[in-house]
Parts: sequence; C-alpha cells; structure tokens
Amino acid sequence: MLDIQLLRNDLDGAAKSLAARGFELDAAAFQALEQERKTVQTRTQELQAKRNATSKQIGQAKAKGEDVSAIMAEVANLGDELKAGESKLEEIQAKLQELLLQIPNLPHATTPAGKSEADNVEVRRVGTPRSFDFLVKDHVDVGEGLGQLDFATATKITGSRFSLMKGPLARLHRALAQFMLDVHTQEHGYTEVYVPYLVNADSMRGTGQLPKFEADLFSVQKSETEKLYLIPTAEVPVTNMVRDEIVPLENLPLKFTAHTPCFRSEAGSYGRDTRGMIRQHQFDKVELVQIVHPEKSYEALEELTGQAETILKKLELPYRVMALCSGDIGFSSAKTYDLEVWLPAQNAYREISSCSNFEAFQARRMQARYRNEKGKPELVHTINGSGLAVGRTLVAILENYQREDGGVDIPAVLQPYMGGHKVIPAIAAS
RNA sequence: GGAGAGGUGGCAGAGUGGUCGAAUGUACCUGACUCGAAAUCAGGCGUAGGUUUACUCCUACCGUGGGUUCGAAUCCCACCCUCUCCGCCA
Repeated sequence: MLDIQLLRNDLDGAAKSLAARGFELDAAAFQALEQERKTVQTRTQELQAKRNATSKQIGQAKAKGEDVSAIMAEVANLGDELKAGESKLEEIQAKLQELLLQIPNLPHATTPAGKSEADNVEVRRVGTPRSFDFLVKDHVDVGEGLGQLDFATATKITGSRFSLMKGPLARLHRALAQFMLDVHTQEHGYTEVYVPYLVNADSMRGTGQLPKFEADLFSVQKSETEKLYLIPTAEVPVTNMVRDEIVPLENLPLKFTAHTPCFRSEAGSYGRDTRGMIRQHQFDKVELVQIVHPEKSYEALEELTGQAETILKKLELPYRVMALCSGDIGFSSAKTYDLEVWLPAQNAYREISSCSNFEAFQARRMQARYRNEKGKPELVHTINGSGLAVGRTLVAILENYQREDGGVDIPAVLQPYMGGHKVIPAIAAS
C-alpha cells in the first residue's frame, strides 16, 4: 500500500511513476473522494466536539444537582446528523482504503523502464552451459525414464499440475531442501522457521495477495464466516510474523528462512508450461525473508540475491540474473531480480528465484514497524527471495546432470545428503 | 468438544455510566545533584487522523463488531483470542 500522504502531496508524480509499470491511476476519482472526505470529516468532527462538550456540561450540572433539561434539549436533535455524518465518513474511508489497496508499489529509480518480460535487463551471467554429445532429454523424459517421476498417478489422485516422485528422485528433492536450509542457516545467518501453511485473510492482505489476487489462491472454509488460504509462498506467513509488531532497532535486520510447500491456483496461466513440473499447483520452496531498516533495504536486496545465487553456484548450475523492468515486477515490489537457471532441453534460461525489495509497501499494510533512533515507530522495509524453488531446481539438475545411459549424476554438494551416492542409476535394460 | 477465568498504554496493573486517553508502578528521555555512575528529586513520555504560517485546538482508539444512552473502558448482545481444568488425539 502506498502512503496516502504521497498521493495527497504529489498525485501527478505518483501517477507518472505508476504509468511506468502499466498502471493507470484514477487521479480524478481519488481527488473527488479526498475532497468529500475532508468536508464530511471536518463537519462530523465539529458535531462530535459539540456533543462531547455538551455531554460534559450535563455531567457537571447533574453533579451540582442543577436542572439539565434545557441542555438536554439542545443536544437532542444533534444525534441524527451526527450519526449520518459518521456513517458517511466511514463509507468514504472504506472507499479510499479500497482504492489504495488496488494500487501497486512504485518502481524504484534503478528498476529499468519497460513494458514486458522482453524489456528485462540481464545483469550478469554465471557458468557455462554444458555441451552434450548425445540427444538431450527434458526432465520429464529423464524422470519418467528412471521410473521415479509419475504424473499419471498424481493426476489420478488429485488432478493436473500435481506431481509424484518415488525412490532416489524423491530423496533428491528432499536433499535439495535440506541443503538449501543448511547453507542459509550456517553460512548466511538466517534463522530457520517452521510456519503455518494455512493463513488468514489479514496475512494475505499484509503481503499484498489480497484483495486483488484471490483467484490465484486456494482456500478452505474454516467456518461459515471465515476462510483460510493455502500459502502461495512462505513469504506470506514469514513476513507476517512482524505484522502489528514494533521491532526494537537493535534486532534489525531479522533474517528468516523456511522450507514450505506452496500452493498456487494460477488460474490465468493455463496453457503455459503444461508439460512437466515447471508450473505446478503444489511445489516446495526454500524462502529467504529479511526485515530491515529502511536505509539498508537495497543493500539487503543485493545481499539476499547473492545468497540465492550461492545455491546455484554450489550446485554448479549455469544461470543469469535479470533486473525486471517496471512493467514486469510484481504488484508489491519496487525492485526485483530474477535468477534464471539454464535448462538445456528448452535451450533457455528459466526463472528459478525471484528476489524483491518491497520497501514499506507490505510494512504499511501490515503495520510492521521498528523503533527508530529517536524512539518513534517507523515502518520497516521487507525483502524476500526464493533460495530456491526446490521443484525447479530438481528439474535443472535432471536436465543439466543427465547421462547418456539415462541416469543422473548427483551434484557433489548433494552427495552427503544422498547417502554418499554419486549417481541415480538408470534402470537396467531388460 | 465441555466447564471456568480473563483480554486496558513498551511491560505490569487500577478503573461506582459523567472533569478517563485513562491512577499507580516499571521501563525510557531530559534536567538537577555527582569527578563519573548508582540512588534521589523535578519534568516529559501512546497511536492514527484533521486543523493552523505557527502556537494551538479538535476527533478517533481500553480484544473485534453491533446495541442502549445526552454521555460507554464501565451496561447489553455476538464474535475472536489467551489461560486453567476435563475429554479426544499425532
């Protein structure tokens, strides 16, 4: 959520900045609402002041045993207008709030201008794609060839866009998550957290998924009046740890990492990546979240992005870092780097991590604050990134480490997590 | 799931329907005392919004939402949460 003061003080500037990300701000509607708010609020508060003063008089007069019927009569007809004013004001405030919740974050000055994915800027490229002297298979053929990746059964159990793994492949998936958590906790100073996978609407609103993106979420009915949502990313429960909190200055930055399943309905994405486990309704991810001092957030974004990259480096997977352009960054983000891993079967780099600085956008929605140097509460900045998406990392390993015989080599750093094995052997030909 | 108790400022904790945004303690800030610190003394110290060039003034907030009333932290209703005991359970 943007600071309403910003819109009051520099509406044109905000509109211009939002236009860069393809959002058209209805400035006239905002101004009209603001104007009305001012009038109604001033009038209502005047009436409230009058009522309070008169009521106080009645109390004082009664204490002295005086007759109060004259003053009572004076205030009697105040009630209706006051009530009308109060409900009108409430209505306007709700409309303003709703409008505000629909507005995305302003792109940071260093976010490249652009309209779509095509305008994203490559920042760096690390590692060299391996050259194969045999015909490369994609991860589906590799996994099914091993007899350890089974979409048909997953579809029977649940439906499309779910996957089922068996044996060494399932273990490799687990190994990846363990490995990532170990690196982030032991080398990068993150505290591992275990969090709920079902969250309430306040949490979803806090990080920006609601009210605008309800269609992308799975939900369950908790009671007749309350819904719970399946998390689309650990960002939601982890960042909301500080919702309505005031963090002591000396505790910043807070650095949390969590391994969770993620559930995404992605109603709009049907037809894309239908083959394989690139785009699933359920996938695992190790998430990195930092709660930081506002002056340190861009520094922290670079740090966090580097920490996600460390995983790819240790796994010896080639990748590149993209600075997303203003038209491609997410709703809540001011700046985003995507990490894209090399997938030989697609002959392309594909997103495997997204690292964003939300500045105070989420913090304002969450009322997540810290006590500043002067002791005043001030909004924190929130940063997060995937470190990494486990399913897609598994895809990258299957494709980049595949062998001509159908087996898959296990990256050196994962071998300790795989009982010392160096390879997932191909099924013996029968 | 059943029974009971309770939700008030950073924390602890008072609060007969009227001068209560709220006593008191504690923490914190400033000043005095001190070579310095501790102790002591004095003052300050919630959040959000509106108004004013400014000083100021005003409004809202005592778990949440409704209601009663000229007036609600206080009374009524519903809901949420926490704690204790019982039941069930990985």
